[in-house]
Amino acid sequence: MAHSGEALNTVSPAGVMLWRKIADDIEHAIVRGDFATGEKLPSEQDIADRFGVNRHTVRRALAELTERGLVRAERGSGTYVEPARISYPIRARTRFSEIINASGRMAGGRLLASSKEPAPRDIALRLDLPPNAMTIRLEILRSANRVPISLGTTWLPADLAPDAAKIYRAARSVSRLLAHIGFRDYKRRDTRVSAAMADAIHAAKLQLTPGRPLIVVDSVDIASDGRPILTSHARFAADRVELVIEN
Amino acid sequence: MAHSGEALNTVSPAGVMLWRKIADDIEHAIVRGDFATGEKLPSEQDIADRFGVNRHTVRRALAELTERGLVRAERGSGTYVEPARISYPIRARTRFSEIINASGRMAGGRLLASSKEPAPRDIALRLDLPPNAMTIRLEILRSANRVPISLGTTWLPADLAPDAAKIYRAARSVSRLLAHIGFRDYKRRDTRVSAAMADAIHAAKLQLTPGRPLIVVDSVDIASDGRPILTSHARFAADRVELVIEN
DNA sequence: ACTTATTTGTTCGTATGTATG
DNA sequence: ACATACATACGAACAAATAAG
Repeated sequence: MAHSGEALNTVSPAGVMLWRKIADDIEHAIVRGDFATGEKLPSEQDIADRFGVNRHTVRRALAELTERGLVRAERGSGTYVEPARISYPIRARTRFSEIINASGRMAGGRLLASSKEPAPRDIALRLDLPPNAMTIRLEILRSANRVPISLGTTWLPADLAPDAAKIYRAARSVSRLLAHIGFRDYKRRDTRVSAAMADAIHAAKLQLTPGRPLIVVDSVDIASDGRPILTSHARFAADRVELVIEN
Repeated sequence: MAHSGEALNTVSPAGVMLWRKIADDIEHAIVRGDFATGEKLPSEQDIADRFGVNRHTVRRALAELTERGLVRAERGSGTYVEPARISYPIRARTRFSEIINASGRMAGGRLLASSKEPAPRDIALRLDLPPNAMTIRLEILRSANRVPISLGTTWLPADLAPDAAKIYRAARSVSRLLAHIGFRDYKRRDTRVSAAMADAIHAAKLQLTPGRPLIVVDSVDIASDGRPILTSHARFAADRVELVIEN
């Protein structure tokens, strides 16, 4: 609550969509920095009074901003400014650590589990392996500035790196793991994106409320000779990330 | 229930992850066509008996397939094979009708609402317009084979096509609308992807259960000279579509 | 309208094997 | 060697929704 006062005190000129004007003004106040991340907005009634409108109109405006992820309303408490979502570009060279570091945050990766096991049907297909070929499976929780971002399972052919888990633990990054076993210029072949709701287990690991939306990303990475060397199935907290595809 | 019988009757060889073997076998039976889309699988107890395992083990396998969207369980009724998700490629030339038609389905688009209004803050930014410049807003429900796929709002600068709604109604496609006003080779500049839950209103329009996941796609299209001519905010039913990004 | 059987969902308990310290 | 924790798998019972008569 650094400031307060006139932040939202703008006159409403035009004659179209009152709630939109108000939404725009609140958004402007937020991006301008009048309200810090996590800070509580004035109450709906306060805002309504300042604009000289009914509280319903303010609620319509806040609903717009809520849907766009700028604010979050807590019943009985207030409306809070949400942290800006991290832009996560999907490119041929997509590496978590680089992306997070480039955004000025600290990338983290924690190996939750690992195993050596025969490839499930779909994974064998993706990696272009014979059915039941052995793979290394790594389950990794990734974070930015200690905030969980994604929960992913990564598979790679076992013959490429039988001790992948150990290497990962030392390297603390999949790209460094791959570099260590000789793949320095691997690249993304394709990325498939869907969405799901967080169940209790995923929510706990990602420090989310169950039911919050997840972006589900399935990807295949290939070596320079085109051979698939890695595939992953990851769930991103949609509240904290947005994928960006540039053409 | 065209078939039945031996479809799931496979022996379990290896000694690793029983439920995974079963999941793989069921998946195989589905992709092989032993069970048609919408068809009911045998009951959990039936499957358990055939494999000679506990029902919990079958449930673990079905949970895997449920999460991957291959089947859907209905309490008291049964477990059903889900329709395959439509692959929706995100490329420089991304046009809904072409994509759906190329998949062998019939593309549909219904204009739910339209208006001429000053651009909201974020839309003005995307279209590189001065604040409050007039835009045409089109709200469109798109479908494939009569099944709702996405619910989107499209904005374009009003000076480009003051009668965009009328043209759309005749052309029944945004790409044909743009072609009609002289933009034949527009292309996608960027695409931002997030996720959300369907609220009651969106769910009703998309014929979904409220709470189901949506893929939220924000995009900007540019003319050949690089000028933004169209931006859209669309929600895709994640149960019915997956986005594909190829590199 | 009511009953009964079927089917998925949930919660106990038990046993076993495998890591971890 | 031992204790602890964890995941897999089995078993039994019951709740809740659905379908059938």
